[in-house]
This record gives sequence, C-alpha cells and structure tokens, in this order.
Amino acid sequence: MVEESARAPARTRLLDAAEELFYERGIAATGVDSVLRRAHVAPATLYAHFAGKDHLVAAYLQRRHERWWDVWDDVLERCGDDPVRRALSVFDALAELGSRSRTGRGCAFLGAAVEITDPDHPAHAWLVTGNRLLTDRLRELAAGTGALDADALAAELLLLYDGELAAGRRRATGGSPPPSVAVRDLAAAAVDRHRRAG
Amino acid sequence: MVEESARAPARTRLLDAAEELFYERGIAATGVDSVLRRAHVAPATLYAHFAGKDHLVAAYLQRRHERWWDVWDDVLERCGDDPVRRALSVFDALAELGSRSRTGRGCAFLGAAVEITDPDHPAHAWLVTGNRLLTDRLRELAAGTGALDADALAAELLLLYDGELAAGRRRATGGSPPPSVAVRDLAAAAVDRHRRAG
DNA sequence: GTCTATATGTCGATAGAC
DNA sequence: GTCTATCGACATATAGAC
Repeated sequence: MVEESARAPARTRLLDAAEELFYERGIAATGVDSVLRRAHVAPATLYAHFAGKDHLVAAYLQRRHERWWDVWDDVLERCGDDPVRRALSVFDALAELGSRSRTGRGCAFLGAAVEITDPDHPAHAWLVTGNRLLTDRLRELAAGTGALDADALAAELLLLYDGELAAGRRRATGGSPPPSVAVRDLAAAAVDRHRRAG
Repeated sequence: MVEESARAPARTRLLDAAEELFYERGIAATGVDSVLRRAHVAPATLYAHFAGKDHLVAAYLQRRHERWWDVWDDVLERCGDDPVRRALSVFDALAELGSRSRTGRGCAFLGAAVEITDPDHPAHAWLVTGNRLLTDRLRELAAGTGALDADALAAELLLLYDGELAAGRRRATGGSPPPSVAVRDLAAAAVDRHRRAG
C-alpha cells in the first residue's frame, strides 16, 4: 500500500495515492499534482477516469466507506446471534479496521465532513449516507438487545464511537497524547444498564 | 456578531469575519478575499495587522481558545469547592459556550486539526497547547474527586467530551441528525463509579 | 488510455498613493 | 493605517499527439 505496484491499473493507483494523501494531509491541502506524482499517472489519465478532483474525493470516500462496512460485516457475522456481542460489534470492528487501514489520524469521514461543506459536492452524498447507515444500524443493534430505550442506547453507543474516533485525531495533533480508554468496556456497561432499566 | 460594526477597529472586524467563515466553511475553503469582503477591509490592511493568512488563522484559534477558557473558568468558579461539580464543569461549560458562540458545526479545534497538518504552521502551536491544557485540567479535576484511578477517569471524561463535540460535526453533516444524549449524566455516572472502585 | 505541454482561473501577497 | 490596482505562483483542468 505504501508503494503502488506499477502494474496495477491507473485507476487503482490513483485511488491508492489519493487515499493516503487525502487522509494524511487533508483534502484541500493535497493538490492533484501530488496525487499524480505518487500514482505515477499523467494528468489526462486522471481526467479520463474521474470527472475532476471532486469526484476523485467522492470515490475515495466511497472506497473508505466500503472497506469499513466490509470489516464491520465480517465482525458482525462472527457474532452469531448474541445480541449483546452484536451491539458491541462496532467497537470490535473499529479495532480490526485499525490493523488493516491507516487510522492514525482519526476518522476519515469526520475529516472530510470538516472540509466538505458544500452540499453540492459530489462527495457530500457519501457523508450523509455513511451517517445514516451508521445510525440506523446502531439503532437496530441496540433494539436487538432488548434495551428498554433502544434509541437512547444507540445514542450512547454513537457518542462513544464518535469519542473514540475524535480521540484519534486528537492524538495526531501532537503534544502529549491522552491515554486511551477501554471504550468497549464502557459500551458493554451501557448495554448492560439499558437492559436492566429504562 | 453577524454584522460587524463598521466602527470597530479593522483588526476586530477581520477576526470576527475570519471566525465566522473559517468555522462555517472551513479554513482552506475560505479565501482571504471572502474575509476581506465580509470585514469591509482592504487587502493591505489585513497584511498590516497579520503576517499572512496563516497568522490570521492562528489568531482565530487563539481567540476561540480564550473564549472557551473564559467560559470554563467562570463555570468553574461557580462550582466552589465541590470536587464532583468541578469535574463535571467541562460539560456545563460546553452547554454555556453553545449559547454564546457558534457551535453548530462542532469543535473549532477539531476542525482546525484536520486542516492544519504542517507542524510549522503558525496555528499549530495553539492546537497542541489547547490539547495539553485540556488534558491537564481534566486530570487535575479528576484527581480532585478522589477517584482511585484519576487518569482513567480523566480519559473517560475526555472521551465523552470528544464524543459530544464530534457529534456536533456529525449533526452538521445533514441527513437524519442523531438524537442527543445526556452526556453530563454519563459523566456523572463515570465519576461516581471511579469514586467507589478502581 | 496514456503521454507532454499548456491554458485558465483563483488565491495569497505586494506596490505605491494618500 | 487605509485605500486601489496589480503581481506572481500555484492548482485545476484541457489540447493534441501517440
């Protein structure tokens, strides 16, 4: 992933390069030139595959989303029918994603949401979609636990999830990195609490 | 704050305009031109007050940090000596800040940390400083509660704080806004738990 | 599809008068 | 300190040959 194989298709090399650079340095701060150089691709080739930088950004987010979703699906499958394990799966998936992709700078979607404010941006739809899929699934999993107030539990899980992701960005900021916290344990406690009382 | 008084000093008008635009649309996406137009200030005047856009960004972050810190100090003073109230003060301050400044798009520092990746950027020091002051104070307040593991409690408070701030950004992304959660109650529970057992 | 070379717009910053 | 006018650099995107 660090060195794009020169034999891979240009489109793949472009996406690999874009992913690294957009994630690491930010989207606006990354010029198309940098992507081209890293991918060993000529300008015209990029515009043969993507309508423009904005669409490359959209493809980057789509890819990132699909990878995250695949990981979560895998984890979820391994959970079987245990409703509590399923509700906590998002944190297991988070840990597994960290070992597969670059996550040192926090959540890619959170970062993109900061930089992309125009609703007409081609990538904006992926931000909204990712948002909805996440909240819907959390609600569904929370309801599966038999929690008295499933929406409240889902909101708590989302809070912990966001906190963990934001912390990633905070650590990348430098200075003294704050200590990690066992977020999965906190989530487990939340699930337990909601199963007992409303 | 929406309409900069034309009588205010140029520097103030610039900072007001910069704060609104940087926060609302992002730093990189905001051209110097936009700031100048909104502030009713001529280009040369900006560069008479600031060494460049980067330094305007730094001043923006400094101002934002100081306002946040002032609010938190006020809240903290009203807490008296009650260690639990003091440990939870950050969430009260967050609520109060929301009524004083624009917070609809989440944490300004989190956003800036996404866009500013160069350690040599003039604003980078404020990111690091803000980080350290926050974590130090949380640790201090956590220790004041008599928690058995103050560092762990501080980490939990930070997690909830980050989660709440990230959620703000998520809500701004559009789509179906996730329900808010009573983050202060969760924090209170965390404090309580840490006071009882390690 | 891929290349080299180039057009076009925008942004940050400055010059020089007042 | 403030203005008007403008420069120079860079980034996105395209033209035209292969």
